[in-house]
Amino acid sequence: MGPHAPILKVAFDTPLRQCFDYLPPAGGALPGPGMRVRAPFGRRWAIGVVVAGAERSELPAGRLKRIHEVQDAVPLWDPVTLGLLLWAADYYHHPVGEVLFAAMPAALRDGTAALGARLVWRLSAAGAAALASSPRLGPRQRQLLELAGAAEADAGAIAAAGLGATLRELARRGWLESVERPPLAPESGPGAPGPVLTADQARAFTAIGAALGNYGAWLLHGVTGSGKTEVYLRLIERVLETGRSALVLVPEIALTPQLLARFRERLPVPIVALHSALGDSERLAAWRAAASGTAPVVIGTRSAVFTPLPALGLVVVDEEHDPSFKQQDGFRYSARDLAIVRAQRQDVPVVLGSATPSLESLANAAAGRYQLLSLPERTGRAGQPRLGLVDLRLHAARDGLSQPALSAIERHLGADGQILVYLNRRGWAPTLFCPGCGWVAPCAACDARLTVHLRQARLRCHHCGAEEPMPFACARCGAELRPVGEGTQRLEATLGALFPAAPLVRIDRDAIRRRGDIERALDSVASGRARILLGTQMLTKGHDFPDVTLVVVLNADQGLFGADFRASERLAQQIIQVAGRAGRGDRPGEVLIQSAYPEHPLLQSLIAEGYAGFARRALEERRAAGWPPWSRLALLCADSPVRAELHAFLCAARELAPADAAGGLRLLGPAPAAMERRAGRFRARLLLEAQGRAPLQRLLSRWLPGLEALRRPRGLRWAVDVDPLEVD
DNA sequence: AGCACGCCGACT
DNA sequence: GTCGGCGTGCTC
Repeated sequence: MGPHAPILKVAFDTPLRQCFDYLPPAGGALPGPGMRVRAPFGRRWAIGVVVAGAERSELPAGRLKRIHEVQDAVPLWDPVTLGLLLWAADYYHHPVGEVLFAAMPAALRDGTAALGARLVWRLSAAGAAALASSPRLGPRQRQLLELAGAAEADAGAIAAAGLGATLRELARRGWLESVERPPLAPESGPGAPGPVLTADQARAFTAIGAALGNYGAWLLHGVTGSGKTEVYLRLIERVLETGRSALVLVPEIALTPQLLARFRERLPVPIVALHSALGDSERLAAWRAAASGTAPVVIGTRSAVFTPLPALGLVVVDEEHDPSFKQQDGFRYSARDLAIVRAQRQDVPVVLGSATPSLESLANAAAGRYQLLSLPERTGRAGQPRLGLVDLRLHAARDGLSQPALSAIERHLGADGQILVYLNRRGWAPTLFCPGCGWVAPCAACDARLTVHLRQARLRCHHCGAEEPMPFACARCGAELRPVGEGTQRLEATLGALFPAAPLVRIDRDAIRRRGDIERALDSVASGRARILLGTQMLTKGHDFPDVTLVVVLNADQGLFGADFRASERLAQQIIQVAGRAGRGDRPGEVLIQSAYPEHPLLQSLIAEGYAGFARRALEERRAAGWPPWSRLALLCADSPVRAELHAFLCAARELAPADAAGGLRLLGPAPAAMERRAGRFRARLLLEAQGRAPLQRLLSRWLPGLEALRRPRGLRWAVDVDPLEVD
């Protein structure tokens, strides 16, 4: 931007795919790109972000308004990160204002936050009186009042103690008052030395370490337990020594206190963790620490890819195959893909790590775009777990468990091993069924069945969250209703009855609801109190269970015949990930996969050739079918309460698409989504397929302005999903 | 998204 | 007589 640019392009938090031209503020310095400004916008005042300056505007001078004030002395993002955000808005065809506002801490969106400050709460006079006169106080209210009375209580600490709701109530009553204090510097760890690297770890570390300072993408394919984290830690140490910072992205559930503790112990610098459980003020403090360089290591989930970091020297994406890196609504970006773009723009290396790399990344490695590094051995004494299939046609399952599985559980319990049972289905049973007339309890708002939660005597829809009391007799014929199929709750009861001497811990979204639950559960496993662990995918993400010697995978068949082209990749990743939990200590592990289709090629290749073999076959299948990574996709997703309007809209959208056969462009649909109705809305999509990025991008750029202008029936919403994870 | 303008039904 | 339903149009 020129120093005297008379026009500033400003983005606002609206779904409009454009910037707005403004005159600079009357006095003071010209705001630069990435700074927030307050300006008149329509009939209101709004906070915007300066995106660029310009010499002139297309608009007549009379229509230009003037920026009223500048909110920031320095830009919110460093130039590379701001450039990444603008690139992402363009690539994902999402309104730039929404992108920028989604990428800043919520506390900065209204423009009022005092940037350097930290909010603390203390007892007010009214609060002290209330505490002394002791009216009817709940235990939490008393706890918080005493906490704030003893010393100023940090807003983050209050939230961490699970007292956030109590705080809001007491603040409302005026018993607690807030004060601003300067931010605390995040604590530094001691910088403990790490273990001696294995030969493979050393090779990976040396290769990437020698290339620090320039862009390069590395795919670190390391089996579970091979010590990928140690490689990351060594590289980060090296980067820190050169005065640069590191950004580590992890899947949503993997950012556990254990992982954080390990980073904090090893790295002698302040580390900031960014995850969904942070409150607004905690997040702001973390952001400031990262942006100011106070904390040169940021470890966070998806949205952390937009954290400003001065002198970024390394980007790591752990478990790069994990679907949680793709945001599924609103601004539908892939944090993994943006991490690569960020590393390119910053000219630093990016390391993608996984025991089960995505097929895209494997294809990129095969094409020479990424360099492949393998860690094929586990660091401990345990070898690879032995995978075995149980044919459910030969061995009838009782309550989901076949006889061979039961025998194996008994055997391993007898040998003092721990057991992990994996069932990717919450609740007691997925169906409530009437044996009299065949009725099945449906969700009123979705094309789905209600799941039985027997303990609570409720029926719940896992798609829209609807809940109702569980009926015991059929409303149509009066017969007694029966829960059919297995969920983790029922399996918990079954295993408890079959192995009464083996304490059991269940890990799923219903059992793990509050802060601290997961730590308690993992601790009971680590200490050996729990003998059987039972759970959903939550189990497969990043936790180590060194004493688990047997893993049983129930219901693997769900993913075998999935509608989506990525279903088999997902299933293979889940099986290998959960299998990787077995035998990480000294003892080798055994994995039993129950299936009614043991001859299925996916299962056969996984067992015979491991993940790499499966991946080779799966990539060949994708090539034959023309799916990614051999083509590029985008979806136009729409939903509406009225099915006919939805269809009409998508047909009109299709008509509007510029005819362009170049680049192998194809437009498919409209087609209803696999679950056509969800939460009371009908869902359908158009699928765009192309041979490469460029033609797809060209088409979207020419198409979307027309779509914007299209008349949109009330209640109909649409969105573009570039590089969708699911197309069903 | 907000926010205002504008034109038709059941109520203080 | 008006409060309020949501259709439509605009935001530099």
